Amino acid sequence: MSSQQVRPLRADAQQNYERLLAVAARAFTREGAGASLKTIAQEAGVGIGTLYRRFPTRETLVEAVYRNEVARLCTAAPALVAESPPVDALRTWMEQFIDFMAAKHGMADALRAVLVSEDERMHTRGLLRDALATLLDAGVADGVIRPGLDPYDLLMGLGGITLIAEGPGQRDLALRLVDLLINGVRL
Amino acid sequence: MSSQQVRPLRADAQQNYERLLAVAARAFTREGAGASLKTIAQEAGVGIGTLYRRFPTRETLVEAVYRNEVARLCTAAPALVAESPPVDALRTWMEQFIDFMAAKHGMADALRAVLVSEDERMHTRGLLRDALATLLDAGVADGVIRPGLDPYDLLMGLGGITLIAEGPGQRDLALRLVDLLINGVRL
DNA sequence: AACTTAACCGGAGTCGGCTCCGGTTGGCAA
DNA sequence: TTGCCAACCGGAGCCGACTCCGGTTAAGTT
Repeated sequence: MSSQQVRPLRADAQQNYERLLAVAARAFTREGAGASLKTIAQEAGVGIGTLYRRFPTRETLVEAVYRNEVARLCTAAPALVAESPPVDALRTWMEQFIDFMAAKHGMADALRAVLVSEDERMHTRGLLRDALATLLDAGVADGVIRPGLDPYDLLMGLGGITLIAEGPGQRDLALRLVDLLINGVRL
Repeated sequence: MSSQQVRPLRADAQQNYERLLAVAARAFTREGAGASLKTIAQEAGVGIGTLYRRFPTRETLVEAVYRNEVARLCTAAPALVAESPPVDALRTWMEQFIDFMAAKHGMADALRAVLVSEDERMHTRGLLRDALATLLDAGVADGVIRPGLDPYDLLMGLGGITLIAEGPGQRDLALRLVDLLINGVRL
C-alpha cells in the first residue's frame, strides 16, 4: 500500500550518509546527544541542509546511530529466557536497557521520539516490543506473569522510567521503579 | 542554614513579575507551553532580560503559572481518602493528575524539571509528595498497600507515565500504566 | 560522446533561546 | 529634600535549530 520506494542512494549520497553517521557517533559519545548538528555536518564535510534531508530531526539521527546496539540488546532476550527464570530474565533485560540508556547521556528525548512516533520507519520500537513479548510470554507460560498484557504497555512503562530517572545518580531509583513495574505484571 | 533572604521585591519589579505571570498564563493556554518567551516578554511590556532574571528557565515559568492549580489538586487528597477506599482514592487522584497534565499541552518538560530538580524552591514537588504520602498511608493502614514504600518513588513513577503518555490519544495508555503501578504497590 | 533529468548539495536566512552588561531608578538614610 | 546605591531594566548579540531554493551532478538513454 504505502510507497516503499527504496531506490538505492546515489553513490555520493551514500558516502555522505555514512560519514554523517560515523561523525555523529563520535560527537554523541564525546558531548552527549545534544551535540551541535551544524558542527557534525561540518566535520562530515557536508552542508547542514544535507544532514537535515537525511535526518529530519535530531532524534532520527540519534536513533540511526544507536540502532545496532539496541538491536543487539533485543536479540539477547531469548538467551536470557533460556538461562533464567522468567521474572529474573525480565528484570535483567530491563536493567540492561536502563544502563544502556543512561550510558548515552541525553538520549532520553530520542527515546521518547522512538517510542511515541507513529512512524513505522522507527523500526527500533518493533524490536523492543518483540523482546519484551518474548520475556512476557515465558512468564505467562510459567504461570508467574499475568496473561493478556500488551508488551507495548510494558515498553512504554519502561520508557517512562527511563525518561524520569535518566540522570546520573538515579540508577537506584530506576531499578526500584522497575521492581514496581514487574510487581505490577506478576500474578 | 541557607540564605533565605526574601527581601520583598521592589514595587516595579513586583508589577513586572505579576504581569509576566498573567501574560504567560494566557500564552500557554493559547499556544501550549512552547510559546515564545520573547513574545511573552514583549506582551508584558518588559525586556527579555527581565523575564529571564525572574524565571531562569522556561520550566520555572511554567511551574509558577500552574503552581496554584497543582496545589489545589494536592490539597484534595485528604478528601479523597475520606470518601473512598484507599486504592480507589489513589487511582482517582492519579487519574486527575494525568488529566491535568494532559490539559496543559507540552507541560511534560516542565514536569520533568520540577520532579528531577535538586532545587527546593520547586516547592511543588513537596506538595505532590505529601499528597501521595497521604494516599499511601491510608492504604497501608487498611492493609491493602505494601508498607515501606517511599512516596517519592511513586511520584517519580507517575511522572514517568505522564512523560511517556502525555500525547492526545494516550489517555487510555496512561491509565493502564497507572493500573500497573498501583498493582505494583498493592499487597 | 552528448544529452537529460531526477536526485542531490549546501549555505544563506529566519527564528527563538539565552547571556551579559551599561544605563536607570525605587526607596532608604541623613 | 537630597544623595546614594543596591536592585532592577532592557535589548544587542551570540548561538544553535531548522527551512528553502537555486545551482550541481550521477547515472541512465540514445
